[in-house]
Amino acid sequence: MDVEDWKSQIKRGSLEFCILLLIKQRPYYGYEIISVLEEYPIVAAKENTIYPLLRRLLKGEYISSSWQESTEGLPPRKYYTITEKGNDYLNAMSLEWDNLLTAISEIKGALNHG
Amino acid sequence: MDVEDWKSQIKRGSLEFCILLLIKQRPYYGYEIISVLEEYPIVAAKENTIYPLLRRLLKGEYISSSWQESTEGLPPRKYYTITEKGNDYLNAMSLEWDNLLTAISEIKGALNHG
DNA sequence: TAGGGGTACTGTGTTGTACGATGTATGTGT
DNA sequence: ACACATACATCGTACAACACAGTACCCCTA
Repeated sequence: MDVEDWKSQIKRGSLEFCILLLIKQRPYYGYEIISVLEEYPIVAAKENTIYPLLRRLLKGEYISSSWQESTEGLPPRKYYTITEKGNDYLNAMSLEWDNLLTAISEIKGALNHG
Repeated sequence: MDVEDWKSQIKRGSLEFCILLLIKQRPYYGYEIISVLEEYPIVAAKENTIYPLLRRLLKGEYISSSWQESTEGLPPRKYYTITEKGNDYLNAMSLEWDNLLTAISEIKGALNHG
């Protein structure tokens, strides 16, 4: 039970949130998502985490996917797009996220306010 | 897989963070912690979640405990105090928490910056 | 005497996610 | 031949939150 363990606990939920935040902006393919998240160690995750997560989101119809050929002999890519249901879900998550930030900041200040 | 599920995922790690943030300020007893967290639905949790969590923190020596008599015939209370190790742990968590907030805010703005 | 609230704790089992390990395929570079 | 990057995938495990259900004790009130 050290900080590394805690970091992997924190990713629970945060990862899903980050991925939907990304895909909301434009279609991303799996490997690309992994690369983007790699820039932020706190939410970095490998294939064995991201692909199952994407499959879960697909299954829940929060995102949809479509294959697209790559130029220059690269393997084809599976692009993910957010659905309307996914957008609703993301909005609900954003609200709860704000609640969490509020809770933490009030808890931090508990001494001063009673 | 709805927002309720996501909320319980988000609690992983956040709960531990909140409890250490609380206890850092002054000693709290278990029932008191549960009551305080109840005010924030996003981090609210019942006995069967909080007590095992406190036991984990005790076992890892992030907190220590001591019994104290209550006035007016109330049952004695077990007060939890943060240890030095717990403080170090909490500081490390705070850093990672900031990293998470930064990551999310940058991911939200990915369209505008590249 | 029955019920409710404060206070601490235990046990069993389910669920869901991160993650370690591993596999499959293609193309490029050495 | 071998490593490395791109790209997607599966299997199994560990662990925290949590549902549900208890034990035990003391006080106060209806």
